[in-house]
Amino acid sequence: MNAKPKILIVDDERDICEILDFNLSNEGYETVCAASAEEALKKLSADTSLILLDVMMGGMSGYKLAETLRREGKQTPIIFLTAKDTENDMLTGFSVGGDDYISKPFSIKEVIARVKAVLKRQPDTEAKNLSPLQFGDLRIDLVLKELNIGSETIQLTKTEFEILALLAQNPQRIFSREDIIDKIWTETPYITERTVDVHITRLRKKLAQHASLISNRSGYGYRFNI
Amino acid sequence: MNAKPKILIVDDERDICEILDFNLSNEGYETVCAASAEEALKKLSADTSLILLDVMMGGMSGYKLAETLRREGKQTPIIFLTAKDTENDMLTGFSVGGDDYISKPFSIKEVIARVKAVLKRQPDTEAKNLSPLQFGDLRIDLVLKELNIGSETIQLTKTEFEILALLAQNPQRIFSREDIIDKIWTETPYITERTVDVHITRLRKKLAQHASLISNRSGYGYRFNI
DNA sequence: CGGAATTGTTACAAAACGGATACATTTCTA
DNA sequence: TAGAAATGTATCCGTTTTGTAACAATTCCG
Repeated sequence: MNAKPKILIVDDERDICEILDFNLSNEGYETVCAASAEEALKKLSADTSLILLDVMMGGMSGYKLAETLRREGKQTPIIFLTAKDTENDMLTGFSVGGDDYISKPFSIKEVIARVKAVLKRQPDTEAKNLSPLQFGDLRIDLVLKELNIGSETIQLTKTEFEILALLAQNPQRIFSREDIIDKIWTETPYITERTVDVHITRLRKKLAQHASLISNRSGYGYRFNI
Repeated sequence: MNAKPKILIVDDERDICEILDFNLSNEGYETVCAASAEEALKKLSADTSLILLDVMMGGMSGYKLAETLRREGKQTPIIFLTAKDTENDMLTGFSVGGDDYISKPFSIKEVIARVKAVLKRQPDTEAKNLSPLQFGDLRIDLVLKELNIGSETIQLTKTEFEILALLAQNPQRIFSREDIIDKIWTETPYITERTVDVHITRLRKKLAQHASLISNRSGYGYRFNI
């Protein structure tokens, strides 16, 4: 249950990655390395506890990656790494929102200290909004990823469940296909909008008598009606 | 639920946009970026709570944009960003109705603090954007995209709803057909002005007993009367 | 008042939209 | 590894929405 915190190290300088990897592993953390923001996106998982993120990288910058993650609602803490000479006034006030900021060259001791500090102030993200959603005899369990109608358990695929969860957690609110794609296909952004329709169709079929819970506003998108 | 104030960031330096975008998103604001005054005009919407506006830009300057907006009656608060730090500039900024003024280079903390301050002294904005517009027994929910008369939900098409929303958010103000086309048909450049008339007719029909809320000033355009 | 300009209304064809299905591809699983 | 499940796209098809033209009604303004 209480496994080692997983730290994702993102830096395009392989030496830096290796040094951090070695030292943090040595401290008892589980580590994953990525040489680019793109790779980091792929390697980031739900159980990642912290990201050590180089700001200056070829391809997508560290900021851009961080922005992408926050946009997707990912709250994983981030410690930014930046070369001292590129740091400027505009960046100094950055440490907002629980994140941190370390200038290169840094000492390993410093990094470890900051990592510990960030992880310590990270509250349990569990058990917040995890009670099942209930709409009549329809129950959506966000923890078990299970949909029940009455006493029957409906078998939903991952995509179907996530779309349903997204809509049902915000009843009445209209989600455009783009909204849905952004939220569900976080790692595979190039998805045709009509694909959403297909999943909605499949979802409705499985929702059977409750199919009308998911309705469409022409030109706007889909929504979940209480 | 989605109480995020929307901030429009206007700067032709991509780095600045990116940094502001990221940090303000991180603070929980919804952000929209524009690389020019012209783009900003397009991206400005009724639910924009605040504009961060660079003064020095290619094309239309920030001041010019601000003037344009104020002349149109837009009261959206503006924080000017400028590299120049002279009293003259500061005066100009305020004279066109800007709410605050930040000199580059600025710290992110400072920007966030000013943004919060401006939004705080603008308590209406949040409620106005989120809570439905109410006129007697007529209710326009801009989030749910729903029109209610009494307890009845009126089915409006997207175009009808957007026209109604535009007019109702600015009661008494007259919108020319061109104004309306510019705001509603942002993607489709060439639309006959008479098309607006037809949508107004359809809207009035659905508004039924409230049809007279939308009136016409011959030669000028349409408006929403409280 | 009377002609001209402007606006309101209706009808209709074109376009857009959404639901469903078929199918190829990828992923999972036994 | 073979079969099953899941996924993404293309496409068909009925429905809704949209844009325009034509004509009626109203307003403007001398």
